[in-house]
Amino acid sequence: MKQQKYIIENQESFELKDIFECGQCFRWNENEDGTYTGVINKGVLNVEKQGKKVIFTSVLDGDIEEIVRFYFDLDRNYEEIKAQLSNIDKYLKTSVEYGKGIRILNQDLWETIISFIISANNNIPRIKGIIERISEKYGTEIEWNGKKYYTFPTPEQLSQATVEDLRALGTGFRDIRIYETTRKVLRGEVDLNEIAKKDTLTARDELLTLSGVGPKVADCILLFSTLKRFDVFPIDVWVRRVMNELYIKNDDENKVSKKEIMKIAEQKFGAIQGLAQQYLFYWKREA
DNA sequence: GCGCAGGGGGTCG
DNA sequence: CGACCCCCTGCG
Repeated sequence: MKQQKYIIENQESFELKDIFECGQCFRWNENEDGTYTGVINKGVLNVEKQGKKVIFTSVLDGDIEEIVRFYFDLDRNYEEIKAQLSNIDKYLKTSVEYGKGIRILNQDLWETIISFIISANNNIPRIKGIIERISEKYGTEIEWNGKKYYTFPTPEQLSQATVEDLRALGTGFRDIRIYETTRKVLRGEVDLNEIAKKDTLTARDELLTLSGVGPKVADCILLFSTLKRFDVFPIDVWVRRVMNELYIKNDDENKVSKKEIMKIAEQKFGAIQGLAQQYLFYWKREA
C-alpha cells in the first residue's frame, strides 16, 4: 500500500455529483471541501475536481492510474454515447444534459451483489449505513490521514457472520439472503469469475439463482459492476414512473407491465438501454 | 425538541 | 399478491 496521486486534464463527462449521486454506488461520501472519498480495491481514494482537471489521491495496492482508469471507465467515449442518446428524442436530450458528468463505475462484482441485495425495499441512507457497518465489522481496516476506513469484506470475511450477526447490523429481513448468498459464492456454486465470461442473459439467469437477487437487483448488478452490461434495463418504481410519463402514458402507472417497459426500452435505446436508464433515472429523481 | 406514523432502488413464499 | 425489518424523514 502506498500513497499515490494521479491527475487527468481536460476531462469531459466527469462530474463528481453526477457520478456518485446517480444511484449506482453506496460507499462514496462527500467531504466538507466538496471532494469525495471512497473505499475501492482494498484501498482509499479521494477525488477532487478543479475545473476540467480531476485529481485522484489514494492509498492503494497496485498502480493508481490503471485502477482509476478502469474504475471510472475513463477509456470509454461518453461524449459519443451522449450524442447518440441525445438523437433519440427530446427527453433523452434533456436527461443527458442534466446528467452530463455521469460515468458508470466498474465496481467489484461481489460487493455490488451484496449491496444491491441490501437495497431491496430500502432507502439510500439506510443502505449506506448497513454497508458501512458490515465493512466496519468484517472488512479490513485502513488508516489514512488520521482517519479509519474499512474495505468491504471478502466472501471469506463475511462468512464469519451468522444470520443473527447480520440482523444485529440492521439488515432486517435481508439477513438470510446475505448469509445464503455468501455461502453460495464461497462454495463456488456461483462462480463470479465465470459469470463475466457469459452472455448477458446467461449471466442474468445465474445471478437470479442467488438469494435476494430478483430481476431488478440482477440488472443493477449487471450494469453497475465489472460485468458492465449496457444491454439491461433495471426497472424500479422511478423508472416505471418515468417511462409511463414519457412514453406509455397510462392513467395508472402501476398497471404498466415490466414487459411493456422492457420492450419500449429495447426498441428505443437498444444496446445502450442501461445507460439511457441511468440518465433518465437521475434526471427524473433529482428534478 | 421529541414522539410517532408512513414508507422505502424488491424479493420470496 | 401480501408480508417483510428497520431506519430515516417529516409532521404534529
